[in-house]
Amino acid sequence: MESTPVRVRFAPSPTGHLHLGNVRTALFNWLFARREGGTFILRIEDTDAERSTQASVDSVLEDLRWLGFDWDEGPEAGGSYGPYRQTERYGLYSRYAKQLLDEGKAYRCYCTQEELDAQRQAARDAGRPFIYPGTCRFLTEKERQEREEKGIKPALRLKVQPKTVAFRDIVRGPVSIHTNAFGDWILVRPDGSPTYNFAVVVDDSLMKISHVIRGEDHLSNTPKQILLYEAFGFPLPQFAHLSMILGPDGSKLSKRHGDVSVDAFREKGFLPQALDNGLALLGWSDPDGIEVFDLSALMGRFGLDRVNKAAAVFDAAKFRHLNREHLKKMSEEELLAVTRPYLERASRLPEGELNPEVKAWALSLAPLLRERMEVLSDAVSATDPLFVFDPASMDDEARAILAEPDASRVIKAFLAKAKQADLARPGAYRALVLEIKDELKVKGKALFHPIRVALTCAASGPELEMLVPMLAAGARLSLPTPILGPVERCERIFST
RNA sequence: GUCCCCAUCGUCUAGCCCGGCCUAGGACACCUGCCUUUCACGCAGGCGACGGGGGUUCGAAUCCCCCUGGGGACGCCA
Repeated sequence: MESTPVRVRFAPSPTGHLHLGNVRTALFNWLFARREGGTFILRIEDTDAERSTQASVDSVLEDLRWLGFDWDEGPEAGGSYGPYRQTERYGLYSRYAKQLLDEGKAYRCYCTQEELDAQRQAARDAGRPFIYPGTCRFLTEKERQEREEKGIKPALRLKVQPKTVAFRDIVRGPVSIHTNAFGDWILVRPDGSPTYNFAVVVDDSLMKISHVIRGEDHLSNTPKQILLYEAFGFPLPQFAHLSMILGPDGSKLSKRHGDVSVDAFREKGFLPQALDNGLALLGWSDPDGIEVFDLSALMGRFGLDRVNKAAAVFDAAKFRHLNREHLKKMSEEELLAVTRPYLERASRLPEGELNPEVKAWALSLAPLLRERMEVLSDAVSATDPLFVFDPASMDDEARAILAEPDASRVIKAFLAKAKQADLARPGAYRALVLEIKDELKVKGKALFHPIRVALTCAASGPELEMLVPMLAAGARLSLPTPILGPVERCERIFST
């Protein structure tokens, strides 16, 4: 429409870790800002003194950065509409509160929380919705004075006229709600702190927010806020309410569905680009049906016009699949970099700078990893065939293979030749097996199965032509968990 | 309970705004087959949906109404 510059904001409350629902909101805001060449603002809504912590602020910033979102204005970025923490904006709120009071658009309410709780309970028992009856709205000056003298600290309420508030939501279309669904709501608490709906409007207006993109759980707050915009004479932003992300049981995604914090997903080994990708697909779809994107590709295609109205159920399997897709696109170096923390923790790679031999060997693990990982933590099980060798825990299938008629002949022959050869050399293993085939006249399963079991204690696993060189080369390295070479493995099998 | 929002395969969705091209397309998951010394990967197939009822129309997944179902909000939380 007009040429108002696009300014959007993500406004988390720092009361814990960022969770997937919030992240989706952050993502859509960020994508929209970047796509439109607008400004992305981060604002910390820390008015809940009880639950807000600095540690949480830090983790939120860290999570956002990890996910690839940068903010143009906000904590650590500055900007000319600050401060960007609500607790630092209290002066602003009281100024605007006073304005409403002076203009007669708001009034002091002396009802105590206990009184209101009782009324709320009574209404509930009667099966009626509780709406503040406006008790204090028509207090005479004398009555007011009495309460002041009793030392009752008043809250500030907005005078709300009965009417229908209608607006057009970018994703939902026309929405209308009657004001008697909420009545005269509280702007400022007796202790002088602003309520959410009040602070949001003041902040969004002062920060010149053009599009308010947030979760659908805020849809019913919107009319309250619109009334305030009107009371102040502030221009209305455009609203876009994103549908909820649901858990498998169909209710709003929350801790009840397990740990859904970004943190937990990072820990499990999800890549930020996969998380961004999956979240984008929860409610948005590409016009050409493309499903695998990194952040910048997403940015090039995103639009609010293709956001779905229906709620979406979070499906971890789809996220794992996307993670795999992103893993497949990584170079050996990148793969090593992202899996290293997991391999180090499992004592499979040394910490710190890797010497050239170890580094080269670690890079050679890439094909093995790429083929057997969905999430980064799978790097450990993917490298089990290299690091774990335990004849005692062999399963029945493997034992049966060793009991085959030709098994020990084959292994014996393999062992003899392996001692003479350098199995770390590409092709050496293959040549060696071919020789055995000719000499012993054993082929196929009778040939390969015993060798596999002797080398890995398992009936199935990675291709031996790929595995054996890794084993042989790895055995020469000094690793936190030493690798047993092919020869040693065969010898162990015989000694058990 | 009241108000608001929503409703296509098990899940994410395309299609819906501008009815016919839809015997409803894709992806994930699942199943089968192929590839392979095995597993995994990969490849090829398969299973599988317009919640119900009324309209409107020559024609409805698409438009309207009702019902049902689901979700959200009803806080001096954000």
